[in-house]
Amino acid sequence: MPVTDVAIDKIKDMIISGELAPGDRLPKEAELAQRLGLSRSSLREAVKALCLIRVLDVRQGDGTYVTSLEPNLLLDAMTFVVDFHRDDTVLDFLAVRRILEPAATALAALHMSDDDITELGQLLGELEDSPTVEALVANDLQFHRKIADGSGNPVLCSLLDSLSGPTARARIWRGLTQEGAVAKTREQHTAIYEAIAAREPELARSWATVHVAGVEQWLRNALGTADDPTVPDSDDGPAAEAS
Amino acid sequence: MPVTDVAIDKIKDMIISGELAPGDRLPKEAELAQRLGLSRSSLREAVKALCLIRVLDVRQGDGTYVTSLEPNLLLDAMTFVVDFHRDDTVLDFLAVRRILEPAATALAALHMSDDDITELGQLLGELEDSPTVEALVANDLQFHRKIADGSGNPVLCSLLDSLSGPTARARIWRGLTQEGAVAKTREQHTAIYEAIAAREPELARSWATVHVAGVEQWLRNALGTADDPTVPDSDDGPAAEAS
DNA sequence: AACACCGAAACATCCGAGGTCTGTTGCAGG
DNA sequence: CCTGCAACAGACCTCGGATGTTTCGGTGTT
Repeated sequence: MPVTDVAIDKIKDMIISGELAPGDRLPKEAELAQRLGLSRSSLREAVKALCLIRVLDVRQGDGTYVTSLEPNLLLDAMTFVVDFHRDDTVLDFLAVRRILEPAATALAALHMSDDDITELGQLLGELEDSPTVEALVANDLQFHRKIADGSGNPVLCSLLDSLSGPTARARIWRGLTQEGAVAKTREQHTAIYEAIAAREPELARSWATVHVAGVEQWLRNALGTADDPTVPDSDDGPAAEAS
Repeated sequence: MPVTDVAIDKIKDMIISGELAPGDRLPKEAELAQRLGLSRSSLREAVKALCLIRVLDVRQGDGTYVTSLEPNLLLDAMTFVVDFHRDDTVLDFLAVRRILEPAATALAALHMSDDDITELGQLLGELEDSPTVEALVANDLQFHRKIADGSGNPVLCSLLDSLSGPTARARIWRGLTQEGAVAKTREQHTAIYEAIAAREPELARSWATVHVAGVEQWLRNALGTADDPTVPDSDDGPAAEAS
């Protein structure tokens, strides 16, 4: 195994073992390099890699620090990974989102504070009557982010955030090509908001399912892969509990 | 922004734009460095970082290649990230898994091939009557991996795989400290298998929910955080569909 | 045809010399 | 005594070259 990879594991172990706690500062390059038994160049490669996944944070002129290691920060790096996937796998991501989003929405209906629900409502009102597609999608992202945050589970929130990225592009496309999409999105958002405000988790879950499924259905047709009859059936299963 | 970070983005763009396709070979270090306008050292840092997240694959003596970029490969890198989280956030990961696992199990009941179901059954039989805790957990991981794979969604499968890592440790701990855990796990696995074999998605979903919830409940108690009455209530919501 | 050897190509690692940024220290002025 | 500016030291940033290792493919022998 290359020495750089060894160094990555060593640093990882130092953090996991507790020798380096979140926020701690690493020894200076030269010192750490000697301690791990490699050159500064190789060590820098290791540090750079750990930087990309937000484990380390280097500040020029100051030093290298361990980040907070909070789930939202680390899962956030997943967005970078998701960016590499294109149309052919977007449906798979969307399918996962369709599982998580309703669950998050239901949890939000139970856990969200009254203040946060008020802010959620304001978000809906901020949108103009005839918004641009870009504004609508941006508002949509904020809306769902606030709900995910309201679930009280940071891991769930970050995961949904990462999954929303690739579908955002699809939605913009949808907004540009499908007539009633804008109005329908607004209606569904309002319904989700009202269900959360009424503290009705199952109703909120159902509306969220309908909402995501709408995007999924449209994308499936748009991609011309709507020839699998078993998938819609299976996906209606979770929604059935809404009754 | 450091030149290395710029290089990372440049390479990323080259891949996303299609200039570099999966499996393609990158120009040699010196050449690419000149083209991106930086030194080999800095370029190597960028390449190393992209290697960590499995976007690039460097083979000494041969060249640097773009990986297949398949979801399972890229999401697999998330395991590395998840490793950094400890007890305090394991419950959050488990909560997400509790959402995904039942959904994946239901999908598996619909999509899994008969051959795969047969293999799933064999997996259950491979276990000795009184297995070690380690063997049981290893078998458990294989069991759930096969089900996740049977869902037909590679993203879902990889995600569950990554989430299973940290809970595996917890389960070993559980097996060592809780008496009936081993027997209970076997019963639930058998029930899940039978539900899948019978092509009963809702039944499979419910058993999966019960299964994961068992681990969650135990862990919550073990960590001494079982003092939040709202959480169990909310979590029973999705499980209610079992009736 | 199969095998062993050899050389070119490409990455791995290291080194040392500037460059740039940041936080701190010390001095002068109010 | 407090404030503001300037110089300094520490730490990371970037570079380019030299040397070691590994792999691939061509060549010659058996």
